Amino acid sequence: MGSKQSPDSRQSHSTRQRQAVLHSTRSSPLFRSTQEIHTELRSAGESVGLATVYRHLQSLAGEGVLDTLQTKKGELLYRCCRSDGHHHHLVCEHCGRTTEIDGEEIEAWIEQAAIRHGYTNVSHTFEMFGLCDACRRGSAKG
Amino acid sequence: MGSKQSPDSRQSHSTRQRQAVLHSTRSSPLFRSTQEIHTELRSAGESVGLATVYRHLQSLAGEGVLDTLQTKKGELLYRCCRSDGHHHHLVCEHCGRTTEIDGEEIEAWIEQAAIRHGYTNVSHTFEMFGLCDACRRGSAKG
DNA sequence: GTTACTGCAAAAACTTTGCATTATT
DNA sequence: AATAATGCAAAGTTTTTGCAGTAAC
Repeated sequence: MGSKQSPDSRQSHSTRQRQAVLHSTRSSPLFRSTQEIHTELRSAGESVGLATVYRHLQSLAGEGVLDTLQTKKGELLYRCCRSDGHHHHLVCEHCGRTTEIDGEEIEAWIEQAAIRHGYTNVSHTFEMFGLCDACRRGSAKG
Repeated sequence: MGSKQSPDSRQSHSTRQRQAVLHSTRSSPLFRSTQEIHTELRSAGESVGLATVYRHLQSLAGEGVLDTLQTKKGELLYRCCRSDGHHHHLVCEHCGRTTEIDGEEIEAWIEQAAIRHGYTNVSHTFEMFGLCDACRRGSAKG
């Protein structure tokens, strides 16, 4: 179970653009959209095409080099992977800071629930959003 | 905690179009996209504009009348609510059938995890995808 | 009669694709 | 030199918006 086929990762040459994209994701602890990363690269003086950024982010995510996160509105965001195993994110909606959460308990729960309902080959999406401690203190609430 | 402000739900008049949209979501056990629902309505002879379907689905979801589900690729799907409380979905990727899962355990786990990391006002996204029993039997696997 | 909804079509936002050019191995 | 990546711009998708007309209360 769970044998991952090698994703179709073209884009394996080590080009300046690929390095730039990778470096950009490593330079920020936040998950960011393709467009944001592209803008950042341009601002930093890197000349990279938007399509190229799209291609590399997809490729890198497919290879497991980057983590992806889907916002509630459906945007796909990218960030460098911090850990190997399967994990989830606790994202501060105010500052964007992310805490990785080991999902063992949840995985077990999911497995149970799936079996109980006769499902197999189960995958899932799971993200948590909230207000981190620092932001709670900083931003007074009405 | 968790006091929901009333969403800005305009579209409160009971019009033929609103009824049609609502009826359509009730006529199918599956989560469907706005475009799919619009197409279905048109096929059924209902004259409804696409923008109107978008507006009503958003409105109804905001009011809690419809459930939403986000696919892995970011599409937002709608279906009539089956239960009041907070719950999650186990979606068959083959036939689209959905099983609602009470999320009490998971809610508790999330609460714990959030507190442990100093987060407050936590919300989450969580969906499970798999192959249901019927489809597993039906579709032979390589 | 007033207010809100509808539909169209235009616009907006985002992502993918074709192809000639350029860089990498 | 051969092969793959790049960049641009065009095309493809999906969702939102403006506004005149229409329906609901």
